[in-house]
Amino acid sequence: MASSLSFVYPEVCGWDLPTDIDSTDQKPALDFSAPLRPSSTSLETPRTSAHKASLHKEPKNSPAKKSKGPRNKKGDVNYVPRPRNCFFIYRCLFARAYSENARKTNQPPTPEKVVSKRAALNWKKLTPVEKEPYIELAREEARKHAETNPNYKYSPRRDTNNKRSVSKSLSRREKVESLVQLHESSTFRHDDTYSEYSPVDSPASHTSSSPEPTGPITPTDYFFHPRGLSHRRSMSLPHLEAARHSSPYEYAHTYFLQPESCASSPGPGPQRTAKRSSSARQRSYSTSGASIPPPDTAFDLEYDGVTIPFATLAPHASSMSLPDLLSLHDLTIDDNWSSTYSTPQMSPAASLHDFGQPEYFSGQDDQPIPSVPLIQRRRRSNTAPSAMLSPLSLVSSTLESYPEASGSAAPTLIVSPPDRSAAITPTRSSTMPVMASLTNESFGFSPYSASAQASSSSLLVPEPEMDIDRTPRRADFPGNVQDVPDIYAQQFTTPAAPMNFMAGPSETFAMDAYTEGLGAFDIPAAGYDMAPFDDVDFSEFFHTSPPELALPPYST
DNA sequence: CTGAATGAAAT
DNA sequence: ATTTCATTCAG
Repeated sequence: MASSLSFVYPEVCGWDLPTDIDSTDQKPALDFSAPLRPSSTSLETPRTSAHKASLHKEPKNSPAKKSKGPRNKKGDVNYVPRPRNCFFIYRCLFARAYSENARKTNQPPTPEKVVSKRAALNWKKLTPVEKEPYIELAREEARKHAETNPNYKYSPRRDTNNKRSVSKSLSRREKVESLVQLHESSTFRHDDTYSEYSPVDSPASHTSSSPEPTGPITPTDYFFHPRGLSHRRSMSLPHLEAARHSSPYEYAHTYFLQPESCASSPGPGPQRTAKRSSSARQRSYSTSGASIPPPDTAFDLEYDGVTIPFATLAPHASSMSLPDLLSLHDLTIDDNWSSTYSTPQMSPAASLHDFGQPEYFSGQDDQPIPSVPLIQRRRRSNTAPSAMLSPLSLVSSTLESYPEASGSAAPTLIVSPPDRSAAITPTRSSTMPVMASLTNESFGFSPYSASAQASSSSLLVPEPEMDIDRTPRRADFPGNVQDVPDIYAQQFTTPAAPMNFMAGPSETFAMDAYTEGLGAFDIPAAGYDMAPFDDVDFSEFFHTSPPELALPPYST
């Protein structure tokens, strides 16, 4: 059955796929006995754009498009979509495998956004050899496409009217970052320490794999490290001294996140090691040869003469598996973990492993890498990973406008989860720039002088889900956060996933301040998609069964 | 209609 | 150099 599937364009995805064929061992949940079989539904109902267009009610695009333009309009019944490129084909398969796995394991479905991210992460880790089948698949699709549509000509309509290209208007996130930059420049321009730590350009400025808008945003990033002050791009922590006297906005009320470990962040570091990982993976079994046989050649897919090894067909597990992470840290994986599905972000053990590790990056690469916890590395991304200081640290200065809370004490909140369970409740901070658990011990300490305390805090946060574009609003908070004045240590659960949620009036308050702060800079807090938990794949954090399979231990 | 992703092909 | 658009589908 695996041979010569006649799949219908563009649904290549008519097979059951394991999420990760990579690990040929210790994959209890992987059902290798399940043959690749065509999914009848997808084969019967290929969802091409044309198909969708035909399915959709024709009056969909009532506005007359004038007479100009190629006949290949989106709404046309005979609309001919572009052939997919290799990555999009891969993504389809990846998504299919993901949903299949989720369905089998009763996991909630992963949002497509997240799937895209994961697919991209995995895609980048594939070697050229591993990518080859998909490239070939894309070629094939293109060939067929040209065959069946000889007159087809790709004719993208240049968006003349639109926002981005012409008006150069910044996205909200960019506004926020610009705001950070603006503030920092005004704050640090004549600061001694600033020049001393002047970034020039930080090594971390490279590898923005995604089409990042490069605008006026070149934030100089500062953050505190127990060993000293370091700087980095795309961080928003004000300088220690400057923070005190910055005006007109001060940092007196800034909340500081100082996690000691972070699992994810496919920033420069992770990406570097991602290369390493794939080569290691390649070593473990050669795709061309027979050093390690593929799980089952019967699962290989033949398509028009192209043979796609089973091993290549199935996407590798989500990239930042625990082994992946640990390999970053040059830590070994004990049996417990190697046989356990885990997402590092939520692994308390990973947190423990991370703790106290002096070196997180080899630094052998192109640029000298400051020894800094992984969590503090951050790529410039649409989604702000994890527990980075968010621009909230900036705009929260508007707490000043709330006299009742900005007493002379000027309390500083330090995120200090009381226990490990708190350390694996990443969802709050993933959606809210800062949600701190206010404890007696942490209250009143400056993060700058409480390094020990700061380093002892632990807040593991999923990388991909935090989006600083989303301004949490009061309405986005659970009711208890909104209304209940004193709910310390109170828990709530969402339908999506249970989690420990500890929030107090200060947190609620901070969110107001955040919104206020943004508003002060004409950055709207409304009109965007702000549902805070929409993108969060809770199943990854509160897994009993894995949404994905961990990569096998690297043979290093 | 948006977002997530990468890459092909167009301006 | 920059932008569109291939896919997917919930919000």
